[in-house]
Amino acid sequence: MTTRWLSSDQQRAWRSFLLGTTLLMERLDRDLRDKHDLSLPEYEILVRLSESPEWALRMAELADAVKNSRSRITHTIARLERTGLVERRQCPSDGRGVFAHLTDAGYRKLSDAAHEHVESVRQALVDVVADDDLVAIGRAFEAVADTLETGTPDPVLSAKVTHSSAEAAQPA
Amino acid sequence: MTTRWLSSDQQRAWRSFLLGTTLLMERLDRDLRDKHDLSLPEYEILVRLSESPEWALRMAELADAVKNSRSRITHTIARLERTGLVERRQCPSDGRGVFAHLTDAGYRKLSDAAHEHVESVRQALVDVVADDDLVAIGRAFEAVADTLETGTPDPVLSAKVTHSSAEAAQPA
DNA sequence: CTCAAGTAGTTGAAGATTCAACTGATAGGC
DNA sequence: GCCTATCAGTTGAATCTTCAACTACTTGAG
Repeated sequence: MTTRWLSSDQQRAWRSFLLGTTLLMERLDRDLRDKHDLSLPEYEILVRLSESPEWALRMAELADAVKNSRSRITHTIARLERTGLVERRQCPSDGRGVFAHLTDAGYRKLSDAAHEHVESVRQALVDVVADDDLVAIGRAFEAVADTLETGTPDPVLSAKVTHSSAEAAQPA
Repeated sequence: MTTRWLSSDQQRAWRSFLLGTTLLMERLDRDLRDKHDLSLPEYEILVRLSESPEWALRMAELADAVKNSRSRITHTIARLERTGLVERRQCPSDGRGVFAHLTDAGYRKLSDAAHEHVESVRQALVDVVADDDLVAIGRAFEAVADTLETGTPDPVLSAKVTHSSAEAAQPA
């Protein structure tokens, strides 16, 4: 089949998205690093742990939750353990299992960081974008996530007529 | 001032966005690596070069275009040079300057990769999302990029009434 | 002209991520 | 019970990114 390039509108939207998210993520990461000595990925790990019963999650569950490889989680948790924000605990029921457990210091660090982080998210995204557009973003990326996680688009969400599409357009 | 947490709708949208983009970028990167031995950042560099007059760009311009640090561009171009996709050329008018120049092999590699890459972008995003939502995404991240690049939101784009906002909500 | 300040790019070490190989434990099948 | 396949997590090397110097060149003030 011949390649269906993007229409120039689609192309523009895609490029804006790429640029915007790049800058957005970089900003959030930098703010966290500068003010709290946390990377964005580390922050996300602390969030997941703080939301879990007992402040603990099995390594693999944590890896899944933040979409990291298991190896990466092992390395990152090792770092967070060194700085005292997280503790490793043997799983009693499964000899192979390990829990990552948020410490009090970790919870305090997260609580501190959360204020400024949310403020960053607002300043860079939420307060800059129309309410409807934020809703659209939520809806759209929910569909994207469903598609990529299940292999097929969620049939309920994808009630979209795929009547595409223009020719024209460059390769990127 | 007391922290303005996100409303639960905003929170849900934000989390969907985080998850969706994480999976999306990972997928695009993986597809390029598996099929063309290119990372997404490398692909983006080749795209910029291919769109430039003479297929060449000064190192700093290139760094700006793809939002990489200068150091990172130096390293990445060194790698791309080793694989023969890019050449370095001294700038005649400025003794400090260096051009990164796309080679024929680089152009061929890019042309090959572009087909499947666009297909990936379609399958994972464009074809999965309502047309209006893609438009909203484009508009929204243009505003985000403007805000982050200039320090202030573009006054034209931000014709938004900032009448926020609910209480409630968790820290992330 | 000369010098100080700034710009373009590079360098190498430190830190983070990926990858493939590995250890140790569990779960079935028989 | 035992043996194999699988699962959970770790390890260390290779790769990529960041960070803080550093070199070399250009610019502009005087």
